[in-house]
Amino acid sequence: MSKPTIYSIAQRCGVSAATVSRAFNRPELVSEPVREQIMAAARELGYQPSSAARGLVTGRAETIGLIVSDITNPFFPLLVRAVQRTAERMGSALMLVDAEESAAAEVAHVARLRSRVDGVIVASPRSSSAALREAARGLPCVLLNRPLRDLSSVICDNTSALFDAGDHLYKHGHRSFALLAGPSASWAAARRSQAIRRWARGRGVELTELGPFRATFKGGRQAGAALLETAATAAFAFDDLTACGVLAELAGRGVAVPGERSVVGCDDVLLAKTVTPSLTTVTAPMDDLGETAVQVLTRQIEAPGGAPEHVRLPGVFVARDSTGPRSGS
Amino acid sequence: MSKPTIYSIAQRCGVSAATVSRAFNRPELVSEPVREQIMAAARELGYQPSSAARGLVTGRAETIGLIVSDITNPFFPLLVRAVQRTAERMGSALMLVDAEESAAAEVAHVARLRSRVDGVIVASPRSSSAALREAARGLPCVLLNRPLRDLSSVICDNTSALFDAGDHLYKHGHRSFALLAGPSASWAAARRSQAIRRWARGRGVELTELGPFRATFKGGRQAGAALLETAATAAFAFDDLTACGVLAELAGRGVAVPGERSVVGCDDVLLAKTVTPSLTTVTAPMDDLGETAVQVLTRQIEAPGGAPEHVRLPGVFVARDSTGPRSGS
DNA sequence: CGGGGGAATGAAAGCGATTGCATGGATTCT
DNA sequence: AGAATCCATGCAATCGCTTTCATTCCCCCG
Repeated sequence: MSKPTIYSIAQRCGVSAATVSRAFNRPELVSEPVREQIMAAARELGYQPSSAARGLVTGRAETIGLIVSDITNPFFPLLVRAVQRTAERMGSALMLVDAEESAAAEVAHVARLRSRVDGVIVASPRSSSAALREAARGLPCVLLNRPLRDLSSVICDNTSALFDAGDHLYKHGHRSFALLAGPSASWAAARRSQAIRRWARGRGVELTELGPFRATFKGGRQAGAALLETAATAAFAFDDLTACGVLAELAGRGVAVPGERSVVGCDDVLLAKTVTPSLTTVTAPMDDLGETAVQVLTRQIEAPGGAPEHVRLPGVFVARDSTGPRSGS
Repeated sequence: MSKPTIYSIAQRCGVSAATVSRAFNRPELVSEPVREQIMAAARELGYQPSSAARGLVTGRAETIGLIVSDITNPFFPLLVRAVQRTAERMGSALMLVDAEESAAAEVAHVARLRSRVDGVIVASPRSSSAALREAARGLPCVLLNRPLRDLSSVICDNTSALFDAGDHLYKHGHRSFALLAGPSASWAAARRSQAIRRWARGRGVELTELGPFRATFKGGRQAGAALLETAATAAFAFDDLTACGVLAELAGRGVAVPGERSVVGCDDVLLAKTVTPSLTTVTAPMDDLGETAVQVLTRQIEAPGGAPEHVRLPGVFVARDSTGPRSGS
C-alpha cells in the first residue's frame, strides 16, 4: 500500500479530504466525534502530512537555513544546538550547511537554500558586505556576529567583558599586556582589538600589539611564540582556540601559566573548560544568541520587507585558571 | 512582482511551461536557441525552482536527515561536515537535528523528519534496538556506529587499532594496564572494552577494569582519579574527551604524562591535537564514515526495501605525546 | 512524391495539501 | 411558525512543477 494521504483517511472515515485537513490544522472547526475518528485512522495508518504539498500551498517551507563558516570551529556546536532547539520550538526544521571557511561557498549556499527555506541565518560570515547583501536580496536573513545596516543582525559584544578581563588582570598586578590580534577580515577580531586598546589606554598600561594570527590552534602557537619575545606578563588572545595554542606553546617551552604569564581567551567554547589550565575567558551567551537569531528571523519571515533589527548581547567575563597574580617581580 | 515560476518564464519566452521545465531537467530535449533564451530569462528574473512543487510530483525531497546524539560532543563536527559535503555532492540538502543526549528525542526526531526527508542517518544512537527499528519502519535509514541486523549500518571498528595501541605501550615497557570503560549503553564502548580485554589476554598482561564512566570531561576526571588508585602505568580511555579529563586530573595532582602514566584516547577529535600533552589515540576515518553513510543511504533510497548493507571501517592508531616509556621503575 | 521516423514542443493530468465559498441541518429568536 | 444564525462539512480551485501523450514539422528514403 502506498503512503497514506488525507484522501485515504477521508475515504476510510467517510468524510471529505477538507475535513481531514481541518481536523489537523483547525481542530475547532471539526466536530469532536469526527475529529477523533480521523485522528484514530491517521494514527492507525501512520499518516504523515506531506510537507511538500503543504509547503506548496502555504508558501512556507517551515524550515530555516543555518550557514556556518566552519563547523569544526568549537564555537559553533553550541550555537547550532541553540538554533536547532529554538527552530524546533517554532515548528521549523533546520537545514545546516558548512561553508568550510570559504566566502564564495557562503553566498553560493545562500542561493542554494533559497528555494528550500523560509529564511537563513548566516553565522560569522566571511563574505564581503556587498556579496552578503546581494545574496540575501529578497530572502529573510539574519547575520550572526556581523553587523550590516540593511540586514538584521545579532551580535555578541564583548567590549565590557573585556574591560572586566583587563581589570581582573590589573588587580592581579599586571601592567604590561599583549594583544594577540585575530584575522583582519573578522569583524569580531577588529571589535575585540578595539575594546582592548581602549581599555589599555584608559588604564594607562602598556599594550603591545602582535599579529594578526589565524584563528586556529597553530595560529595560537605562533602567537605564543611571539608573546614570549615581549615583556608582557598577560595576553589577550583573539579567541579560545588561539588561547589554547598559546597555552600549548608556553607549556612546550616550559613557561608556567599562570605562574609566569597570564592568558585570557574569548568565547568560552567547550575546550576552554577542558584544557589545562582551564581558560579565563569571556563567555558568549550562545543560547541567547541562537534563540534571538531565530526569533528575529521569524519576525522577518512574517513581515517581509520589515525594517532590519539589530540585537546586541553582551559577553560575560569568567575567571578560571589561566590567569593569576603577576609573577615574582 | 511575485516570485517567478516556470510560467512567467514560459510566457516571457513564448513557449510552454513544459519546455521550460525540460530546459532545466532534460536540456537535451530542447533546441539550443530556445534553451538559451530560457536560461537567460531565468537568470534575469532570478528564477529558482520551487523544491516543494518539484518534491510533490517527484516524491523526493532531495534532502536527508542527520540525527546526532549530542552535537556538542567533539566527535561530531567533522562527521557533520563530511555528511553535508557528500550530501551536497549528491544534490541533497542536509537537515540536522541534535537529540541532546535523549534517546526518546532520537526516535521522536526520526518521526518528525519522516515527511521532509528521503532518508535519515542516525549517528551513535542511544535508543534501544527495538525503538530504532520501529522508528525507521518504511524510511530509508542508516545507523552510524551501531550495528543492527535489519537496518543498514556504517561502523568504525577500532579493534585492530587498539591492538596497535596496546603493542605500542607494550614496547614502551608497560606491563600493567587500566581500562577506563565508557557508558554501558554505548555499543562502541562495549566493543572497545572487548578489544582491549582480548589484547591484554593475548599479551598476558595485567588489566584492571574501571568504570563505567560517563563519556564527558567530568567522567574523565573521575576516571583519572580512579586510575591513580591502581598501579597501572598505562590507561585506555573510552574516548578522547574522557582522556582529556584524565589528563586534567593527573595534571591537577601533579602526575606527569607520559612521565609517570601513559594515556591513550580514541576517536581523534580536534581536541586530541590541541590538548597538552597531545593525545595518543585512534583516528576514526570521519570523512569516509560520513561519505559512506550517505552513499549507503542513497542506495537505500533508490532501492527501497533492498537488503540492508553493513560497512565496517577501521580506525588507525596514531602515537602522540600522551604515551611514552614506562616510568623509572 | 508519399509515407515513415525523429526531433521539438504543447496540452493536460496529476502530486497532496489548504482554503474560500456554498450548502444543509439544527438551533434560536421574534 | 417562519426567519435569521450558526455549525459542520463538502466542493473545487489552487500552489508550481513533472511527465505522458499527442501534435506538428521537417527530413530522408524508396
